[in-house]
Amino acid sequence: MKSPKKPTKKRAYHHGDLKDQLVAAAEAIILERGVDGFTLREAARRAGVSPAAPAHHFKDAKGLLSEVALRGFKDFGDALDAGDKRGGVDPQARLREQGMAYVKFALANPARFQLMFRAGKFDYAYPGLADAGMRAQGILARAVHAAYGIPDGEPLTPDANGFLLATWSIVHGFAHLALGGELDGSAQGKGGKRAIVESFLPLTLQHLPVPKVPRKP
Amino acid sequence: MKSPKKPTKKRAYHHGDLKDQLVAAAEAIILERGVDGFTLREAARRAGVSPAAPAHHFKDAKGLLSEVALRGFKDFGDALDAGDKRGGVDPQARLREQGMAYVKFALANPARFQLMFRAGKFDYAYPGLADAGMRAQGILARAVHAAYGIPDGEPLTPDANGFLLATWSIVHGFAHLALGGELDGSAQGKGGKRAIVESFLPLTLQHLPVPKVPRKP
DNA sequence: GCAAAGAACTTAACAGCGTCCAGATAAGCT
DNA sequence: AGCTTATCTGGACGCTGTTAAGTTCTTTGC
Repeated sequence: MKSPKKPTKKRAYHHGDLKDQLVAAAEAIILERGVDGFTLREAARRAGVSPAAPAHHFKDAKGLLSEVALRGFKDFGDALDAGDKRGGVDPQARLREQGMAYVKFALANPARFQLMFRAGKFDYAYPGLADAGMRAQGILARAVHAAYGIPDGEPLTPDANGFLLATWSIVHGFAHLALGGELDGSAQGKGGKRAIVESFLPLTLQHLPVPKVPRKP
Repeated sequence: MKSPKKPTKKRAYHHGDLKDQLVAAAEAIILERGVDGFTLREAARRAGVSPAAPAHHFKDAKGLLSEVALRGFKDFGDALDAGDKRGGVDPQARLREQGMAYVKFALANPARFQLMFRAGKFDYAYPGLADAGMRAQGILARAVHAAYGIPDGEPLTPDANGFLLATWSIVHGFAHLALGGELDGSAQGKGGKRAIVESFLPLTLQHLPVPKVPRKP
């Protein structure tokens, strides 16, 4: 559907690779001015093109942001996967490492993360986006399945579902509070932003929920 | 066109109570179109005044939203307080009830809640806002102090602080995920929105962290 | 009792935004 | 070569927040 002609010299069009440059510009703008500070015209300006040029690569402003979110979700999934593997065979360790990876990704990629969880700023129907989002969610779900000794295909028990939600909520909430600056007050005088991830985060994850059911129901 | 208003004791100026009507309009708009869908002009339009009229009551658009957030934080604090009292003398029960109140408020007041935790949409320096925000935070902190047997004035131990953050994160994260529609997938076929608060929430709060220190030495 | 003061509001304007449209330009295809 | 198609420009439209200057009405001072 794109250009299956000659991938050898793909850049030599008119401008080069405007699409990628627009994505890069968008991420930079969000980083500097926040998600709400993003404007399509500014992205075009930074790429050196007219305000109408992006329309040839993205349906509209939401389209560009959708592409940014998509790439974010892919990397996010990779980070969670890496954390999961780091946890080895112990479900508890897998969950802990995933939690660390979850929050660390959020703090290391504030622009993307804030966009990714801002429904309305992008189209969930953008090609590939729903898949990437569900993949990330599935990584956590699989670890919960393992923790409760439930085969991957089967549905979770109510309690296991509550456990999943609690775990998800705690890491998501922590990331959200940290990015929102809600924790800055407590972190003041204790090392600031660094203290949040190095001190507060481990201390918080120590209180991650524990599965209420041994491996055998 | 001139609607008969009830000025009661206050003077019925030109329009009446434009300030309150602007606040009401703002809340309605946020409810209908989301926080990002709010525009100052639309609020003025609904109040039946020109786009420049709000400037006489609020410094700018952020000023109006600050007033909305302020009223939200006040009610939020009241809700948390009520939950705390509902918990009686048992710190665990107090925390559980506060958690329920926290999420229920968010789901019952989605417009306000989403605004309240959207730094950048309002001025934190708006008169009374910081106080109202800290009051709400303090309610949770006091229950944690009680759970760990630490006098109210003294600082929390590192573990107690982690416990506070974990508790806050879990309810905040749940509210955020629920409002973002992130839970709709799982809730489908199980009762939708109602299932979230009636089924998922209690199940999740069952996994609230437990203080790692016995209350009395 | 009446004019001065000032609060509440309007009208008009400005710059910036997203998006649509008609044209220009350059690259690839036959 | 000619033709087609992708890419980008320039201008326009209606929307936004905010400011400046002018108008209408309420309150206050004398």
